[in-house]
Amino acid sequence: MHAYRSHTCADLTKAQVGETVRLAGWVHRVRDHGGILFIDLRDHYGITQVLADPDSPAFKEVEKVRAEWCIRIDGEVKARDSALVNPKIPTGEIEVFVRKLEVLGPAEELPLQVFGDQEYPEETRLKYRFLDLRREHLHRNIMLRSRVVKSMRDRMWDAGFTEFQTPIITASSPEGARDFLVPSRLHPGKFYALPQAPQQFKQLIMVAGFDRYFQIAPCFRDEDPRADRAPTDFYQLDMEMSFVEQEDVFAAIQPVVQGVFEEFGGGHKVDSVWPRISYADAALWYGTDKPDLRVHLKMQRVSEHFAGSGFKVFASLLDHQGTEIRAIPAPGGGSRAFCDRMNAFAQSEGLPGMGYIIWRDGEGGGIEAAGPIAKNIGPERSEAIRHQLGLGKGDAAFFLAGRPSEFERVAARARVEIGRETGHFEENRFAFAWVVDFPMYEKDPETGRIDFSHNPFSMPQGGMDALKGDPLQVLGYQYDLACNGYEIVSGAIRNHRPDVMFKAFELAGYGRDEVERRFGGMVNAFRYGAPPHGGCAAGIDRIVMLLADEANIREVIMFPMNQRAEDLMMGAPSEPTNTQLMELGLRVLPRES
RNA sequence: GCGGUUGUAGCUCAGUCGGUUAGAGUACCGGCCUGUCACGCCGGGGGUCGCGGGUUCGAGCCCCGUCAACCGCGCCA
Repeated sequence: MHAYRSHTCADLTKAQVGETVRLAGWVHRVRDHGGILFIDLRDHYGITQVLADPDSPAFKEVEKVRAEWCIRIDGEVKARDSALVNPKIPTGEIEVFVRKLEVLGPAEELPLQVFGDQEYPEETRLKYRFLDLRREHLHRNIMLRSRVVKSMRDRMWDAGFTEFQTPIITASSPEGARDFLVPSRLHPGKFYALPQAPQQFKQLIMVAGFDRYFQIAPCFRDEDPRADRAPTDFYQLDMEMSFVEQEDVFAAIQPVVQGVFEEFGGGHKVDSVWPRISYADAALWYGTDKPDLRVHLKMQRVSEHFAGSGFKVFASLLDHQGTEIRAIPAPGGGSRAFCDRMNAFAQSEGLPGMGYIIWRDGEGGGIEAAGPIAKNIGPERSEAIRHQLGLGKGDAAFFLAGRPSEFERVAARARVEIGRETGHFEENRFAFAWVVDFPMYEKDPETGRIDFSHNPFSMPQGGMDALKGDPLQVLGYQYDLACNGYEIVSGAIRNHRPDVMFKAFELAGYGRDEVERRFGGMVNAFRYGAPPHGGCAAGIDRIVMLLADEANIREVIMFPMNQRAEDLMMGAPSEPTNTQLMELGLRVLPRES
């Protein structure tokens, strides 16, 4: 017989009754009745009840085992009486009478219990991740992730893409986030960087003629984390294609993403028509470039109704350049308590407030606009607003005023909150949209400098000609896929023309020399017959997060960092030894305090 | 870097208006129990109330500072 097991803890059924079997696993639960003792034995596959009584030669040893000891037992499969069957587990019709016990790994008192669904502080869970991973919830999430990755890989191969690995230790690409640097021993004083994405490599793969590439790629960024953003490293389904336009990339990636959501989405509705929304419209309607389209409400501009009105706060605001008034309609939100709650929400997010109008029964059966704003602007303007927003009795509208860049973030969250609370929200749906036509450049409001707003490697719409006009009007062939309020795919048609690229960088204030120095490898390659190409990358962690219905990305990562980018289990980061520093020619400066 | 929330037994939490020896569940140790599947019953050990200072006759509770964790902002092409 095998040294550790003849079956897994999910294998045994009535068919094996009478057989002598060997099982190995963890002690999930002990129920000691004195004269008879039950253990739920658990492994990756399932749970089997094993038992012993004084007739067993192993009884005295079995009495000593505790939760989460790793053990091996030999015993006899017995059928349970019909009254004793446990319908909750697949092996519930049988049990194993223990005749021999070997303790493979005893356990000390546990910092967190594997049994049950007690919640534990994240610090404990991260330090003892190996225990947390034994628990059903995380175990299931990680298995889901594994299957999602396999499904993506299969779908990409089936679509004619081939998988290549690109370097992990490489050159810094200072255009994006902060790099993780790796000191070079052979070249003291010089550093490698970990790639923020395989961006330049995948473009070089296209220049090299491989046509359709993909990779399940780790990406490294030294930025502060968020609930939906892991610090240090995360995984993307990275892909690139030659001889394509934007719609070709969409047509290639949609079946993969949609297919994965259909396969693992737990029966939730998965949109099959993905609208294209311009960046400008997304900002106007939703206040964000990753809208949650499960909420149908759209913001609208209502500035004209306030210009010259009696509501001086808004009217005078409009005198300043770049300001406007937006309204979020709230059908069915016409209660004072609700409106005050939403206003308090806006204030808690740092805005002065979010004014509102409520429409209710008026005298003589008409509709009357209520609230301080309605009083100040008068019934005609209120009525015009109501018409524009298509609202009626029992409805409300919320108003945000100022520079859009300053209120849109809060407006976006308020829109979702209002939609949820008023029932204009579809639960159990994955709602997708391509956000397209991102501006290539933006102006820093403080310095007035023009810089890239997103990916500098994107092809500007209109090519070289477009770059000769106003930079702020130039749009890029660049796109994000939004799903339920998360950005899950991002990509672009690349700029494969060195002349156009130099011009594009010039507009952002980067000279030819600097471009050569920073991106010389790629630019040089474009001089030797670069094909038009484009692609995208899908965030695997976020996709699994959505599929597992988790709000925190750490719930779908096997060994995540904490909020301060520390690995509490492995003790990273840690101090190097003096020998290591010597070899690298480095000295650590004391921290200023 | 900034803001919010939290911090009491190994773990999850309660702790009233500032008032006697800081409690419960669970885990752990001991005893009893032959059909449980969150087994049950009895007993026991276990506390720097995050840390430091202050107010007070008296602080887990009030005040100041500080540390840590999480969430958000900045940041993230």
